[in-house]
Amino acid sequence: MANMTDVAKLANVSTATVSRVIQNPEAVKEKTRIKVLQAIEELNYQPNILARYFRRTETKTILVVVPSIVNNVFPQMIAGIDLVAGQHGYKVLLGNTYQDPEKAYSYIEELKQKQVDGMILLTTRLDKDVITDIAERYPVVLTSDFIEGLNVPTVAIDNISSAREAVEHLLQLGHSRIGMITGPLNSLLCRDRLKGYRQALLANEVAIEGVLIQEGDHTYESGYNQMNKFLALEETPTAIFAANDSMAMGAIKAVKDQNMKVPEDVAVVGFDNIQFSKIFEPALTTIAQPLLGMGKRSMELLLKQIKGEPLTKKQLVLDTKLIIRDSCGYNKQV
Amino acid sequence: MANMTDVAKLANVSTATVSRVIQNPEAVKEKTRIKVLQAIEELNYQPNILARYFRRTETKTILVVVPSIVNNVFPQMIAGIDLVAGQHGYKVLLGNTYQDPEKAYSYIEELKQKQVDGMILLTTRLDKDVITDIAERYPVVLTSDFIEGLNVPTVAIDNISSAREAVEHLLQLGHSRIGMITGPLNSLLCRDRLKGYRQALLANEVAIEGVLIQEGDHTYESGYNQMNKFLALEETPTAIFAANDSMAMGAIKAVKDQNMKVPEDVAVVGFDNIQFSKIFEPALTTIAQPLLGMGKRSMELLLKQIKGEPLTKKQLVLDTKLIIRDSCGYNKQV
DNA sequence: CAACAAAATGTAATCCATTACATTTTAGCT
DNA sequence: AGCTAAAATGTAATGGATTACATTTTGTTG
Repeated sequence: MANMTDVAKLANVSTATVSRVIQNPEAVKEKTRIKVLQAIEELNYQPNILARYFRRTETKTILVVVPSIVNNVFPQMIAGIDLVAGQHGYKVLLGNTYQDPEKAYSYIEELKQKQVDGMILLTTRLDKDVITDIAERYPVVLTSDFIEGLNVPTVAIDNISSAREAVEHLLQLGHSRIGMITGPLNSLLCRDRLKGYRQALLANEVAIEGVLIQEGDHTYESGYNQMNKFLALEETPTAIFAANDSMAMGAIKAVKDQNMKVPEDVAVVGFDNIQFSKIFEPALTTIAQPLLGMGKRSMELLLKQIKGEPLTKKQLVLDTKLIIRDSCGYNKQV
Repeated sequence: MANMTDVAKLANVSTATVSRVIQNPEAVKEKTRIKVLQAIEELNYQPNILARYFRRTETKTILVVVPSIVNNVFPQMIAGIDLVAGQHGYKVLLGNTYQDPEKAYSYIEELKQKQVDGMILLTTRLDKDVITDIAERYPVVLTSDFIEGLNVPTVAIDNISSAREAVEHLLQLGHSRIGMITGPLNSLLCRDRLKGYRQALLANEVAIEGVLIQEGDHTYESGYNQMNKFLALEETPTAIFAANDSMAMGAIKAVKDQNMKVPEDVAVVGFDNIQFSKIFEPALTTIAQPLLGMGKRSMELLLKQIKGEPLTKKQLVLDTKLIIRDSCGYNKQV
């Protein structure tokens, strides 16, 4: 394989000129440029990218750390990231953590070792101090999952107000006994959705009952199980807010299995607007996150950091949207 | 940042020895090794991975080329790839093509430029000759999508016999008027599934009618639309084989919208066993592909090539499994 | 045409780990 | 002790693009 020196010799110029033709063609006189280009053509020369990376200490690669790629929301965010990354000549390295913090830390090493130019965290089971430290020294963006009181560049939605909107929708439909199936409460994101639920009830002077709050783990099965707990209550809730769509579907399934109907007997609102939520029957009323957009914004924020541009806004909060379908009976009431 | 020379000086050895301590510790006397390790510790030395990559012309990175990451099957395959890759110290670069062959070709460049050590293609809208050529010169694995008569390392399922099994299941349940909704027929994979459908009918002496074969595009909507065509026929089919689960769901929806029932009025079998196929109502009878396993095998096959080991088996065909659920009435008939 | 600024090009150091080959040390044995 | 083979370590070249700085060429203007 020909190298730059070979090209330089053939074109009768210095390697510096060859390099310039490649990196910054305007800096070279047209006559010379053509000469060099011909030599490149003739030798079928391709720059050694690895040498360039080494010399530049830059890899044009960013790392996306994600708990699991087999998931309904992450692939869409990754698609958004990839889209913007590609437009700017960056490649995307996949960092699956399999929920293991150790794994996540190992990815941070890659960042420290400059194997990647930046990192987007789509999750955070990481120590607060570690993240703060890393984010100060390297380009990092936190997406979706917030960490309280952290001054790290972040792209997220307002989980509190989104959840509040979902619950208020149920309240407006006349429900007052509303159960919630939360996600794992060790995550701030899930606590926020719970907080939104509480705020909605408080604002409407509806009492909050502990028995109407059950913690799930984001799976369909947990939705099913928690719903069964609700249905076993003496006074069952007439509406449910599930912290994600999978649990909402599980909950609906539980209702159906009791020969009851959704939305007639129990109304259900989900969260995420996963692809299947509109196919599911009844089609799910849910909160849509701008997943693709979050991915895009994250990458844009990361690029700014990589380029050393000042960040005017470190924390980006994107709008969500309540998608009204059939699972809470809105269409029938109107 | 300290480099290897600094460590060598501090430990009073040569850089060669430091390098050996890192790469091949057994080759260094214990006393020396400890000395070097202490120096590394003291200087907080981290090897410059980029320099290593450059020197070794190897990046410990592989590329997965995929038409879209927002999809029901690819993420699982990628997870399998990632799993094995991680176990062997390899990283996974994501190559989303957005269905654009141009994009795919650009990823091949990365392989040629040695930016990655190998490539797994989860799709192939690529020229046959190009793939053959590339596969001869670099480590490449084709997964899922076959190309006819190609001697490239491949991991796949037997789409023909799997489809045949699905259709035979319907035949055994007493159906003889069976429609098929295919995927895009410019893909061999989809033609194979159609071929399996034909074989099953022929083997059971059921006439093949052109009007009972409709081409969809893998989407839920196309399943819905093609099913409506079937339902508009004078003699409607009593069973449908859809080439993937999304179309199967769309087809079922169309049946329901006509106030008919699945499986009572029309039985439906899908293909893929996506996550939602068991949540969907009726739960989908479908062919399960070992997606994770295919990913794993692909990576293993790629690793062998990277290591230069001889490939005893170039073409791997993994078993599929018919998952019987509720959409074709098997459970009721028995 | 001289003089000078600007544009173009060249020189050579640099990034840093790896490794073929050379040299030294160690260990085992007579 | 002396010898040899094996083990351990060292020397120095290598990979190839980039770029600060130096030098040459070109173009402009009085």
